[in-house]
This record gives sequence, C-alpha cells and structure tokens, in this order.
Amino acid sequence: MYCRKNSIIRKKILAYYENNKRDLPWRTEQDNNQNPYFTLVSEVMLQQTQVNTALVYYKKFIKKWPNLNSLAQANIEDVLTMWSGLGYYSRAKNLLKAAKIINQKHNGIIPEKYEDLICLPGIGEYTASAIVSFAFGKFSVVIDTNIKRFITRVNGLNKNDMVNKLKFNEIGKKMFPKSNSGKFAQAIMDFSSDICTKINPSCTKCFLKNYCKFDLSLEKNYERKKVKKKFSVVFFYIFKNKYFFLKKRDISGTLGGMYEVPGTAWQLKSWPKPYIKFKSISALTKTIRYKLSNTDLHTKIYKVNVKNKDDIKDSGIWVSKSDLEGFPLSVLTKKIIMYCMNEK
DNA sequence: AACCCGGGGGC
DNA sequence: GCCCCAGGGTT
Repeated sequence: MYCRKNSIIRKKILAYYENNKRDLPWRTEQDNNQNPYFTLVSEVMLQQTQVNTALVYYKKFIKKWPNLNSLAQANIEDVLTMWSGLGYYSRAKNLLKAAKIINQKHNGIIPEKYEDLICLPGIGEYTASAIVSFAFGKFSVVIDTNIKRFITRVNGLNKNDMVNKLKFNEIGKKMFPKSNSGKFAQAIMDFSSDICTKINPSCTKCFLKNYCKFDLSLEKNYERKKVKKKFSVVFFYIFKNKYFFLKKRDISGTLGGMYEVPGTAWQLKSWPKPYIKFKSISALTKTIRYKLSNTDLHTKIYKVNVKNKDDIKDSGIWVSKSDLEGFPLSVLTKKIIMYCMNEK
C-alpha cells in the first residue's frame, strides 16, 4: 500500500542529505557506488565506534593497505598494530581473515551478495546490508541503532510495542526507497548525529516534526543500567636502564596477539610463577582504575628494576620507547607503560 | 564520576 | 535474547 507519510519522509531526508552530508573519506563515489573495499574497512571500524574516532585509523589503514589484495597479504601483527587503541581487536583479526577468504574463494573480489557477505567473519547483518547497498547499489534495509531510533521515534513506538528485529525490517521495507536505500540509510545516520540525536534531539528545528510521533516521555527509563564487573589485576613493569620487558599474549582469546607488560589474569589469585620472586623486592607503584563497557578494572602496577635481563624466566622481548609504535598494544598497556616511564 | 554510543559472535 | 568484547566521548 502506498504510504504518503513514508514518501514525504524519504523526500525530505534525501534532500537534507544532499545539502548536509558529511564529507567522509569512504564516501568517494556516487552514493550507491562506493568503493567496496573502503566500505568494508570503514564499516568494520565503525562497529561500536563513532565516526570521529574511526577516521584517523581509517586514513592510516587505507594508506598502508589501499586495496583488498594488499590487505590479504598483510600479517596479523601489522594489522593489530594499526588497530592499536581502537579497541575490540577481534574486528581486526576478522577483517584480515575476511580479506584472505575473499582473495581465495572470491578471486579477490568483494562479493555482492548478502548471503556471501554474511558468511565472512566479522560481517553481520548490519555490515552485510551496508556493503550491499552502499557499494553495490542494491536494495537493502540497513538497520543500525541510529535507524532503529529513527524508526521508533517517527512511529511513536514504545517498549510495549515489542519492537524486535523483524518489526524494524518490516517497517524499514516500507520506508526505505527502492532505488536509493544505501543513500537513504547514510542520510538517516547523518541526520541522527546532527538532529535526531539520542540525547536532546533538536525537535523544534527538525524538518520532520509534523510527521513524527516522537514523545520524549516514552523514551525515559527504557534501559536499566548494568553493574560493571569488578576485576583486580597486577602488572609488572620490569626494566633495566631504558629497556623494559614485553610479553606477547596467546593469539587466541582476549587481546590475542597483543603485547603487554606481564601481568595476572583478571581474577587475581596469585602472582604468576616467573614473577613471584619480585614480590619481596618491589613496592606497589601505582593503582589505575580503568573502566570499560562492562568492566571496572583495578590494576596494581609494580615497577621492578632488574640488574640482569636474565632475571626474567619468561619468554618475551626487551624494548625501549622508540620501539613501541611497532607493536600492537592495548590502551591500558600504553597507559601503564607511559605512567611507569615518566614516573621518577 | 556518571553516563552515553554501539555491531558481531557465542551461547 | 543475552552477555561479552581489555574504547572513547561528553557533561
């Protein structure tokens, strides 16, 4: 059934986009014909990460690996080093894996079919539909949280409406334009970051205010807040002159393949064996409280000045400050190193 | 210090 | 569906 309201929304959103669209480096071609590789890299970086944060990494990444083939030849340590500080490092691993699979099974060409894309590691429903419509110009209902919020607000939905994935898709199918779905999705995202923001949306100046059933009171107390889990960890900054000791984490598991100053697991039970002997000679240097999405990390840092590098009965490497940019390090590891290096 | 933003994957 | 992922941002 033809819906006049959706037609007006489409027209106004697309017009807004023409005049206000963000100038982003992956939006290189026409709106439904973006470079598929640029789309892939940017959309993976934008998973759980906001545009301004991803931008710097995106530019560095594309400069180093300008096309899919070059990325497929890369090694994981270089990709993780590039990703250092961006977080959620399994994205980097999956992106490299996906590039290698595309090289082997798809002749180096990023597949155009949703069914092929969604089989690649790190590519889920959102990213697959984004590539399909942004790069290949096919109709696809792209659903991210901005678009969910938009659909919820325009239709005045509330928590009693039991809105789930299917419902969003159903509404989206009627709302997204048949020939410009990718452009429309990107338009809503820009609109959401500018006008239809989560907090304090600019409803009074919004060009859709007469077509929107949004009621601020409906949105209050939607989510209940989660309690962050607390963990205690100990790290050892072991140094001799300007060199300090780094250990590579096992490639599988959390932060796999990243380097760190050696430490305990998240639940502190006892000091790991190679470091027990430092217990008596080192004093607590610093406690850092480091908060992430779901965790509240209490880290204790011990600085240990060793006389001989052989004192460490553990596998690892000795590096100095100037070597650091060549290694994949998490933000917390960087903080610990910076603190210990600068502290007298 | 207390919130907010946010997609994939494993279960 | 729900939880986790070892971030970054604003107020």
